[in-house]
Amino acid sequence: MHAYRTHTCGELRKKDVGTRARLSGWVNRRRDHGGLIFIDLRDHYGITQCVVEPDSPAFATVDKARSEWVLTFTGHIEARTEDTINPDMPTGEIELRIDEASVQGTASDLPVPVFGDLEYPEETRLKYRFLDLRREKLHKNIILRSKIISSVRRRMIDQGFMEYQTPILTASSPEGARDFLVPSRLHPGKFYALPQAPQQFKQLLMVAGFDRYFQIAPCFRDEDARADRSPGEFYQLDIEMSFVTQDDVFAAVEPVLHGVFEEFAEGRKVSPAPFVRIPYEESMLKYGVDKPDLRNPLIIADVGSVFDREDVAFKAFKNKTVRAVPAPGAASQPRSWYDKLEAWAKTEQGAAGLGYIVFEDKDGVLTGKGPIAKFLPPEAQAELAKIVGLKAGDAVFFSANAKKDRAAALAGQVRIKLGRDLGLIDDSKFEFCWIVDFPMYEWNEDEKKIDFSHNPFSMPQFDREKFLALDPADQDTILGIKAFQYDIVCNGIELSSGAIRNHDPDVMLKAFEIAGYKREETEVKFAGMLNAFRYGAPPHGGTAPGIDRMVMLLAGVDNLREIILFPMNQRAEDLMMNAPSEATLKQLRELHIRVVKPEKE
RNA sequence: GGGGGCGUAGCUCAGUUGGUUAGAGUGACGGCCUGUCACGCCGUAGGUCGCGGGUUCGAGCCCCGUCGCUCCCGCCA
Repeated sequence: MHAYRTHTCGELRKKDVGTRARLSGWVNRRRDHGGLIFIDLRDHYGITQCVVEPDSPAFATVDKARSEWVLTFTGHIEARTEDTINPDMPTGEIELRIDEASVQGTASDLPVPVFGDLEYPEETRLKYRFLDLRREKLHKNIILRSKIISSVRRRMIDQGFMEYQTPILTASSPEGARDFLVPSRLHPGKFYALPQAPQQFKQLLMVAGFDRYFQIAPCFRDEDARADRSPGEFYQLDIEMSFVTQDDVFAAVEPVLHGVFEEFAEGRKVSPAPFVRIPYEESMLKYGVDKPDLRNPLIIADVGSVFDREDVAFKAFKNKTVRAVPAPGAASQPRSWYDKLEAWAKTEQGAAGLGYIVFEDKDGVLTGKGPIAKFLPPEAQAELAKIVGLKAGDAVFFSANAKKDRAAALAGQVRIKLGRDLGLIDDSKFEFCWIVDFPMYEWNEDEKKIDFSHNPFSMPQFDREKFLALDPADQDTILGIKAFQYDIVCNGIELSSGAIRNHDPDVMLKAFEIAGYKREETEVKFAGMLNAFRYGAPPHGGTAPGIDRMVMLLAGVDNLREIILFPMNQRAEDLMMNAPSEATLKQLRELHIRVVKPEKE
């Protein structure tokens, strides 16, 4: 007989009755009836009830066992009597009658109990992560993560992609997030950087002729955390393809994402491929964000024209961008509901206010009520109702601002809040869409200059010769240029960002020049890539869906720590391993590093 | 860097207008219990009320500061 087990704790069934079996696992739960002791023994695969009576030679050992001790039990599998069968357990028809027991490991009092699903403080859970990981929910989430990643790999390989590894110790990337730096021992004063993404490497792979690349790639960015953004490190399904148009990339990625989501949806609906494509500008108008949650049925409308009518005298909205968010059925809400929303808009969104009109049926005529309704004569109210699509019993909220972007953004936040507060979001669905035609550049108000709005490596949607001839002073034209740049969004979460890349060195130099980088500067910063593009570069493009966010969506959790094995806390500390920690003097000396701590005030 | 929320037993939480010895449930430990599966019953231990200062005859409660956790903004090509 094997030293530790003949079966796992999840596999014994009625057909095994009479078998002599050996099980090893943790004490999930102990029930002591004086003479009779039940132990639920748990391993990765399941739980099996084991029972011992005082006449067994194993009784003394079992009697002293406590929660989470690791034990090995040997005995015969017996059928449970009709009235003691537990239909809630896969192994509930049988039990193991213990006649040999040995202790493989004892356990101290538990700071986090494994049995049960009581909430525990995040700090304790992180410090004792190995205990937390034994708990049913987290254990299940991590298994789900593994299965999702396997499925992704299989689907990518089936589509002719190959997985390649790219360096972890590499060069600092000149754009984007803050880098993690690694000091070089051999080169005093010089540093490697951890990759923010394998962006340049995957493009170089295309230049090297590998055609269809993917990698479950670790990415490192030294930026502050959020609930859906790990501090420091995360994983992307990094993808790049040669000789492709935007549509080819979509056609390659859609079946993978759709397939994976269908596979793990467990009854939830997944929007069919091809996914809806929404131009950036349309998304900003209708949803007020570039990552719309399409489960939310509300559509924002531009109603500036209504407030600019000569018969409308509401000065606060004149000559401004005014966006309207419908609130179907909200007429029945009490005044306090509207007051609360306005307070939310002012405090949390920094809005000047949040105007609204409630529409009711008055003798067959749709009539507006509320603080600003009186500024709109019946004709203007009718026009408003028509544009927004309002009926009696609905309300409408207004977001007005001299700056178009600000008006759109507040409307977007109002739309999200109304969708939630009015219970309009069906959480049994996964709604995918592509956001396309992102602007290539944007105006940086602080520095009064033109910036890349997203990925500086994207190909502009502009005639090559005309692009090369652009005068940086021609701001209107430049700010109107779109890029072959696209995002995948699911349920209001940005899953990935991608682009058809700029593989033309002249266009690239020009693109950076427009964003304020001198040609010589670009030549130095992107020497590797520019140089490669001068030796025959294929047109190429790709994208990089976030693995962690995919798993979050499929696991139905709203925090990354529920789907990552050993996460750091919000301050980027690993409480279990004590990272970061100080280096020894010897280590620092070898690295030619001297620590200068910030002065405390 | 900024803003919000939270901080009372290992854990989840209660604690009245500032007033006697700070409670409950759960977990731990001990006892009883031969069919439980959130077993049951009885008992015991367990507290710097995050920390420091202040107001007061008296502070878990009020004030100031500070620390920790968390969520958000900035940031994340």
